[in-house]
Amino acid sequence: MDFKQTIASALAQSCGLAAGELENWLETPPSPELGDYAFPCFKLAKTLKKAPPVIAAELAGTLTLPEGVASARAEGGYINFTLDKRALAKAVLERVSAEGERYGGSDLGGGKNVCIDYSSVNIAKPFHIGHLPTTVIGAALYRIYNHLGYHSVGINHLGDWGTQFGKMIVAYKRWGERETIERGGVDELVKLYVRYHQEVETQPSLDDEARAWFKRIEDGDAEALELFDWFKAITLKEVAEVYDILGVRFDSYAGESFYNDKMGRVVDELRKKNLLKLDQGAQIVDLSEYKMPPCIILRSDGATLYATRDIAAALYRKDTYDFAKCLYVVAYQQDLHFRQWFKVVELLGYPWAKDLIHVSFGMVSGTEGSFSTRKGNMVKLRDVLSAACEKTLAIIEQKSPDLDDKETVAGQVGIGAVVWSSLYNGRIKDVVFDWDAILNFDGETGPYAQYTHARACSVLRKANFVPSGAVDYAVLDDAESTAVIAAIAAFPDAVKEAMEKNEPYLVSRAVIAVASAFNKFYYEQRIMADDAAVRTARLKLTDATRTVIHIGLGLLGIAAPERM
RNA sequence: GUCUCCGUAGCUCAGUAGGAUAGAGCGUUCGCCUCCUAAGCGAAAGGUCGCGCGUUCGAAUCGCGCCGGGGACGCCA
Repeated sequence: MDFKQTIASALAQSCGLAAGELENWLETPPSPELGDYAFPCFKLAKTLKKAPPVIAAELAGTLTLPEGVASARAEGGYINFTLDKRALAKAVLERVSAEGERYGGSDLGGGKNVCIDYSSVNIAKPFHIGHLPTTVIGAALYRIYNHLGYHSVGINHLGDWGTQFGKMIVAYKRWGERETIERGGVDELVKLYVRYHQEVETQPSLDDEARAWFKRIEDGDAEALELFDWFKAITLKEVAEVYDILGVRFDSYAGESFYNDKMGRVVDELRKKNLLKLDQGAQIVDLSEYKMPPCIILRSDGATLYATRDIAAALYRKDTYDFAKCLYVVAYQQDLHFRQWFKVVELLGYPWAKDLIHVSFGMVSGTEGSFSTRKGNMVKLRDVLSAACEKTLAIIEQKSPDLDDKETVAGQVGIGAVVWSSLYNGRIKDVVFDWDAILNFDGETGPYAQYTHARACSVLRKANFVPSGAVDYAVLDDAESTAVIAAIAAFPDAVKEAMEKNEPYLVSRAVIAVASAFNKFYYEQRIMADDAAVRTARLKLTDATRTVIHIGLGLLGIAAPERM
């Protein structure tokens, strides 16, 4: 039952405005004592030519209260609606029971595809802490869209093209050993890359060699391709291990090299539509009309660029997936780049240009400034994850020495903490990497949510709870129970808003709201009460809490252990 | 220089397409485990919402201008 809707239609009957509009005006009062919903009458003051408090009083007087609404009181310029606690508890908890793991979801998406371009690792480069946001934000959106009835298509747009692979081959042939690399993996490739950049200082001719080798890759030369594919395989193997730990999956690994033969179309279409312009030897699309620098499509030597490739990829994805939206989870540094080529797609006449969305996020830096592969000061994601697991294991040894399978739980909680760190604030915030912050398990953190979940599970286990039978919802009328119910009731809207804004943190905050309310409830009210009716109802509430936290953490990509 | 994002408590951040006395967490100080997991709960202290003008019945939220910071600005991705 949607109380907001029923209140809106009751209001509509009294004042003659459209219920849909009124529903948007309804808000949540700042404190629960005021009520569950508030209708501000200020907006009506002008048309009705009366003071807001007068309007509120009149409306409240003439209103016929819908079922489930206990009272409508005029206070200040507001009408405050208080729901019948029993009706609310029943509606919310029975909905959670009925929907189970689907709670907070819907068929809103109607099975339409949503492409999500995220993580997008670079071949022969380390997978470092800077890749965490795109990876976990993208993976969370992937699940959130699926929960809302879309079909997510996860795309890892590999950085597997460019002259750096020519450099890699040169470095490998001069100083590399196959066996060392097979053993040491990406770290060894990076060493070669760093060495190349040292040596090229004194031997500029290396760059010519590198260009030649890259040309051989482009031309499909067997030896060049073998090495190129080998570098790729080594990188992907390592990256796959991290994805496995994080529970992240992709439906496509079509990266930059995949589009190599698909860029002619971009140039052809641009030319056909007269959008290309020769400028300083390069082919560009002039965007001065839109207050942007030109988008370069072809270099003066005829080679394609980043933008060309992105446009080719967008065309391909539209053809292949017919997406309703195509998200690019990429740091805000590339803001202009996306605005430019989105505009070019629009100028090409494709109406779906509006469905291309840059989901930008802040950058990760170290306390000493930005990370750099060449400087070698970056923090590897694997190291962060293992440190988190180690710390968690130590805590478990101390707090729950009798726990079975400590290693597994330590992994779940440690990784949960790391993943959480990228999902609990708005995306746009910059992050200064800090070991203490990322390994914090107190307060509003992943482990806090996990702990609350485990706590709820523990009670249910001890009570041998079975989710059936009659429940007297009227006994859930204390402030703490009411607050938990309100938080659970708010969860579905949070998931939907998280999708609309592409902001997973809205789910994180909703989970915290449930967890925090439950912990207060847990402390103040004894769930295993002597009175059977009270006990049954509180267990029902505990079960709903468990379910919602489980769903929320699941959407974020965080495991919810039953004990910890 | 131009464009863009950001500026809320000591720190890190919320603040719902302007609304009722600005909220959390961390940190600090002080309380709470003979009872369901103390990775928890409670209390105290802490804010000219960067500054100014404007729009409005009402502005942290919208507009303009400053100040401070991040980022980007043709042949890298």
